[in-house]
Amino acid sequence: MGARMEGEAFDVMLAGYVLQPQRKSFSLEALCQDEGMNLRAECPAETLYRLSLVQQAQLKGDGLETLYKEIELPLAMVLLDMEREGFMVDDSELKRLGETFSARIRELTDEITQMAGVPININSPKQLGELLFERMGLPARKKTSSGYSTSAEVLEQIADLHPIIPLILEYRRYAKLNSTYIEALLKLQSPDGRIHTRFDQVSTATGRISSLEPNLQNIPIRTELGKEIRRAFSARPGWRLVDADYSQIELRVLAHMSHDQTMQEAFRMGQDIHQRTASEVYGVPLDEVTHAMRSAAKAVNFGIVYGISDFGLARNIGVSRKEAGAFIELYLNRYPGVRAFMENAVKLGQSQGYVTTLMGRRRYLPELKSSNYNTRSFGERAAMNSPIQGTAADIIKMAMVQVHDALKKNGLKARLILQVHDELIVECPPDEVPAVKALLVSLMEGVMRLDVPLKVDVSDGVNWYDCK
DNA sequence: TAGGTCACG
DNA sequence: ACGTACGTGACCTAG
Repeated sequence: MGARMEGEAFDVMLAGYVLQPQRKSFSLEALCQDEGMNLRAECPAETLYRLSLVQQAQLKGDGLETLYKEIELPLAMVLLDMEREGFMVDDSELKRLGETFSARIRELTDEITQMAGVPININSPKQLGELLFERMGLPARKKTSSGYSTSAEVLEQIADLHPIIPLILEYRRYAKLNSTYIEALLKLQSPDGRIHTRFDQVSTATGRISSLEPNLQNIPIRTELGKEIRRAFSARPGWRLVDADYSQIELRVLAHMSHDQTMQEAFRMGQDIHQRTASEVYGVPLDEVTHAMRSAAKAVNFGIVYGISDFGLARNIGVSRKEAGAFIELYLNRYPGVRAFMENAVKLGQSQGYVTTLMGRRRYLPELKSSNYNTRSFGERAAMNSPIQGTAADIIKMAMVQVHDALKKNGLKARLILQVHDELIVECPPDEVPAVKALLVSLMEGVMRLDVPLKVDVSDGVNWYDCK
């Protein structure tokens, strides 16, 4: 036995993730297999120790020691504390909402059944497709591998053709909310009245964390109806929630990494980035940007972060592929640094086999070498998106470690309870709210010095809905 | 278990 | 001519 305790933690799963974030399994067996280590020949402790030595050398060789040691390892303890804290859920509020949702679902089921003429399972895309596109003869706009698509996108296109369509769309909205956010959350509430999600630190290719059982990173907010769910996520009696979110973090990261002078100027001047983009692309002064122009520019900004394609943008904003392509071209001419960044990301991905974030986090992209157009295109978009999404993840992870530490050191009762990619939620006594807000803003904004300022918006309330 | 669908950033 | 916007997790049905 050569293993010795040195009083220092080493986590082979986290090291494995930093070395190869896209791998499917982080079991000891899988990690060892990659290193050509023989599991059966040694006892588990010695296996771990030998694996850790190999990984330490690789971390050093790949310049990933800081990412592993200063970010991922300390973050694990922060996430553990957050899981243990949990988020208080008002089950009577959930049940009240559930009653109104269920009542509406029953009404819609009756109306839809009546119009259909026969009872069908509305939850079955197969049955729904047969009803709409065969028996009722409505036009099928899209196919899936198994039949007709009945997605909301498709149904919205034919909503005017038959009164059953809007009812199905409404049914889907209520059914989703009820099954995923009322019934499932009630089942997962612990005896302490709180929901304890689990954070998965090794599940994404980009460096983000994920949340599961339940996923608290996808609680509805985009529609008024869905947003009601957030009223049930509350602070404990007498306490408050403080919510801090990074404003436009991915575009700020892009402005920094691309060195684009125009985009940087927009952020330094505190401008509305979508308005500025519209002004650039349409060639009009800022104050002459219309709502429609800003809206289109916003879609292009999103598209850029996702790894733009004329096809994707066209589909998203409903213009022709040609028009979308012209729009993108105009955008890249106005933001030449962004064009160079995107081209360089793909080139680097091809030559190195991976792309990196500001902290050196890697994403390997074997797809870039594929002879299949779709696979290769996917690799190109990922090459453009991963450095941006991953750097934003690096930034909030560092902020989380600092916030967790600062709350403890300042003797506050405040506790970090949730992270939603660009947002942190803290629960605290009311008298701590001002201090907690100041601490969150200063640590989150100051965690990394970029060529553009990082901006954080904070709010507080007795529940998540009121934090706006 | 896979596919379709839909919730979030 | 081709055809996908990036990253996740959960619920439901069907085989």
